[in-house]
Amino acid sequence: MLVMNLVADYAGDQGAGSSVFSDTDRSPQPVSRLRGQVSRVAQAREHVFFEGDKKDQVYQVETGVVCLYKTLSDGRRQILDFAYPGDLIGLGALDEHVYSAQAIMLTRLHVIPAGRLHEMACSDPQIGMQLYRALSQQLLAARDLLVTVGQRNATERLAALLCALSRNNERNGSNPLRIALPMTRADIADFLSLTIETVSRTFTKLRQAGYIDLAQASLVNIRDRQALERLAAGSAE
Amino acid sequence: MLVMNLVADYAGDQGAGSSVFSDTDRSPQPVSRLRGQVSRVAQAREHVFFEGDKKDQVYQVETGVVCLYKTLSDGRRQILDFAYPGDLIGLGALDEHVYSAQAIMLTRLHVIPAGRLHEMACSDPQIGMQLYRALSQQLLAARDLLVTVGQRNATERLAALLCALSRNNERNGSNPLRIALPMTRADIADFLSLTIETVSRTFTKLRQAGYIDLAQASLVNIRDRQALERLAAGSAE
DNA sequence: CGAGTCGTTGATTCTTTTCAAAGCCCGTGG
DNA sequence: CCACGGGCTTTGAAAAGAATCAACGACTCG
Repeated sequence: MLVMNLVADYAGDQGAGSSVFSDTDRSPQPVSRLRGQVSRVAQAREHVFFEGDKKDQVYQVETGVVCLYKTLSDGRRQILDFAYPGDLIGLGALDEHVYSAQAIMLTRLHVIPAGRLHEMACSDPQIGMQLYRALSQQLLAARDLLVTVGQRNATERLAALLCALSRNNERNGSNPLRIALPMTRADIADFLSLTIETVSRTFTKLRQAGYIDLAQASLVNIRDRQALERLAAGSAE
Repeated sequence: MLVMNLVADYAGDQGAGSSVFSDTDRSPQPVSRLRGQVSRVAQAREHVFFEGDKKDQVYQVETGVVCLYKTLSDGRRQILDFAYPGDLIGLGALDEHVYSAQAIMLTRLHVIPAGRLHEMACSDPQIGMQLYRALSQQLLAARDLLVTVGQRNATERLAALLCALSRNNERNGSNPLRIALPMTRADIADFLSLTIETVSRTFTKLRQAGYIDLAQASLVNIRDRQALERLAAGSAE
């Protein structure tokens, strides 16, 4: 799923829409019938599209990770979400992209022509419903992130991110205690609305508290998941 | 529309989904065919539903204003949006409400049975499409608010809110320079992720700068709209 | 008229940002 | 193979913005 269900545990939801990683085969590919044969590869840091671009295609991440973001005129950037394998990018009713999408590592994408998507959605209510579910999932994620950014402090935000990634690993069949961070500190900062320095300091703080372990900057071992979850939930520091 | 397109000017969008106020008659009611005959009245501060409630109905605001919010376990509250006449409340794929909805003034709502909505969406792609558009509009609004809360300072946030309300007035046929604020300072604070005091101080600041005029606490006259828009856009204080 | 809620203002504190510098990792090239 | 360079990360010290604590004022409703 788009990375963030930062708040509640939506573990119980039906894996609707774009929420199932495509590299697990325990669930049907939601939009398999929508995929064109066409694939596209984006290098690390290469853009898939920019805000304002004409929306001719939407994409589904096959492998890799894509970050979705908006910028203010003076350059401030807010990352809206990270799209992992299986996630749909570019959904929405407008004919222009309303955010930019940049691969943060080597990424392979399925390309879905927007026109064809629209046709199929109109003719086949099943498809329409799947898109609706995917969109509603993304809305949920956006609002969860809003709560996190709006109401939680730095420690709680980072804890929430780690918990979300851990949960995604779990769902994905990976080790929930071993979190890979393909994104840089700057990406994390712009996602959680903090600075690079605060993110770094907060990692250090969590490490010193014994909650995590940083093998490398991009590889987190969770040592006390409950503590992280308590932090993320916001019950005292 | 749900109040917030805090960032860009989506003035050019097609008034999709729930975005047209129902008390203007210059546009067709998007979901007119969905409305049950049933109406419901909510008193000021009365809840329409709570997060976690079974979703039997969705609602469309007829008159009044409803605030949608989530809370953390310790009571911190993030308002996700304010729903104005015409807006649909409770859309989404899950069968439980994922946020709480509280009327902030005397409000009349159309009640739409969730089951029937689902049926109609499946049988009639037109309806499905309208719901899709409404949802995508809400996603846009949520992400815009995220950018605002995540990247802007107090002054910019409040300016963005006033600009958004002004734009809505414009679309609605009301005076875009005369902004009614049905919500309290606490509501504004929880919407913009500030404290009551900061909101109040920021109003004062905007007033002293000559950008606005506060006839009453709940009635803003905009005196320099360009200045507000510049602030909201984030081009220097 | 009084109680209570809501809004404003002031003083202080605190978290995070900003500014600055050093360390680390990794790939490149000598 | 190791030195060098550059980007990313970490850490420290100072500054700033918003939160907190506190009190007062205004408006509303019994």
